[in-house]
Amino acid sequence: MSTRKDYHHGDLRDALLLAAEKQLSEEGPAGLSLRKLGRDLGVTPGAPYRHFEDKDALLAALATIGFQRLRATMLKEQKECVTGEERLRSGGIGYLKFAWKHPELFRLMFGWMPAREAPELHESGDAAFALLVDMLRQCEREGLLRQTALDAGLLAWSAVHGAAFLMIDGGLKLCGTEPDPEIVGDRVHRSLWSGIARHPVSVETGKESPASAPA
Amino acid sequence: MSTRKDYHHGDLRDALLLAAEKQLSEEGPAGLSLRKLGRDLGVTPGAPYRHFEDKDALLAALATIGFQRLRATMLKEQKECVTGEERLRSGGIGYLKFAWKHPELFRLMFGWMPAREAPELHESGDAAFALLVDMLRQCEREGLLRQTALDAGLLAWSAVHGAAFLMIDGGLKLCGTEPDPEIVGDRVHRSLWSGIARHPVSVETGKESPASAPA
DNA sequence: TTATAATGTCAACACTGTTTACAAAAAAAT
DNA sequence: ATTTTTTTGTAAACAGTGTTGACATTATAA
Repeated sequence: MSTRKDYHHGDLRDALLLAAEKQLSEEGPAGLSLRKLGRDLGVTPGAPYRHFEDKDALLAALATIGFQRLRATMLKEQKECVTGEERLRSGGIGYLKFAWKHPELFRLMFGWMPAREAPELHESGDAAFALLVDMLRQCEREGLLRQTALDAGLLAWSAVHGAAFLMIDGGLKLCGTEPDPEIVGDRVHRSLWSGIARHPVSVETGKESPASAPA
Repeated sequence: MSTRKDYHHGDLRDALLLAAEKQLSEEGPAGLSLRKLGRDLGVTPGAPYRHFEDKDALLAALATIGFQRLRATMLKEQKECVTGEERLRSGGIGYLKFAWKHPELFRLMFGWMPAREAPELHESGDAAFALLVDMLRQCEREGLLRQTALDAGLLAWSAVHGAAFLMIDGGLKLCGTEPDPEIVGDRVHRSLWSGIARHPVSVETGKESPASAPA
């Protein structure tokens, strides 16, 4: 939207965010310096402080953008899905695609979320989660779940979130899986959907459900 | 073990690690400064460099200790378990307990693992994962799994790892769950074990398995 | 045109990680 | 026991950082 491309620099705030994201993805969070950002943009060290109260504020803004993009990626991925299960599967793959494409940003989002208050950060984070709950509510409406949407949501989010971290941290090599979002997402979805136990078990009692007891 | 309590300071290396962990847990990774550590221990800024090549090296050592403790916590938690399923459940709860008790250290462990090479870091990390695989192999031997140990391991680790992050980042409030390791672990285990789909589905084909099709 | 607010410069402060040359103490070698 | 060597810590310095305050400049509004 960028309603102001005037003033001294033109649009420093956005330029800072853009450069910051680039620097973050190229050199990690340690190599992200406000002074360096200013230098690259041809501006003095004090200038960024007219747009961000703090270095943390800059990072919080970056994380906020990240959450919005995460949500957008999930939405785009599930654009043509109809079934709740399809949406869940595709949404998860979108989640993994985002983490795989922006690993440092992803880590920033979940490593700083609690530190800074930053209301807009929490809003965008909650919005991303609301999308997941939506997907599961649809599954619930379609009678696909054997538990509540929130119960299933806990496992679904945990699984996809954990898989994302394992992917970007290289932990998947230990599982004998290619770190490809489509492949991992598909595998996680299938296991998640059907459970890992050979004989289905009642969620409430923990006992085998009689319907599928072996011969 | 601490075979050397002599020299100038006594045992600076261990003292540094101890103080670093305290500082990390109290003020987060941003407030962790080598100079401040030295100051607190009554030692000059250059001293730590006799024990750690780098600040990153100090952090890597810290993370290594973290992995060893993580493994120990899981082992302790499943000490009296016999069934593979019980071990899996308790191991997961141990994982969550560790993350809940040392959130900053936990984040450090999985936010720096890939950055620094640090062979000992990878060793300790792999050792922790090997424990999980062990648990699933036992499940496999007992005929409890409907898929390979590695397949199940991917989901199991993802789920517990993700749940840990959600706990320490406050994401669980959105799931309507208390952030208690035992409760979360139990819920995740049950969903994980039995799947979230109402009608069990073949892992290979994705079609409903005939054994439990509804009337 | 003038007043005002927004934006950027400049110079400084306190702090950090890190290196270098040096001193002291402990361990090893004689 | 004395000398040599290695380990450990000190001292002083360098470059770089986040951050602040007083000032200049420019765009916006009156």
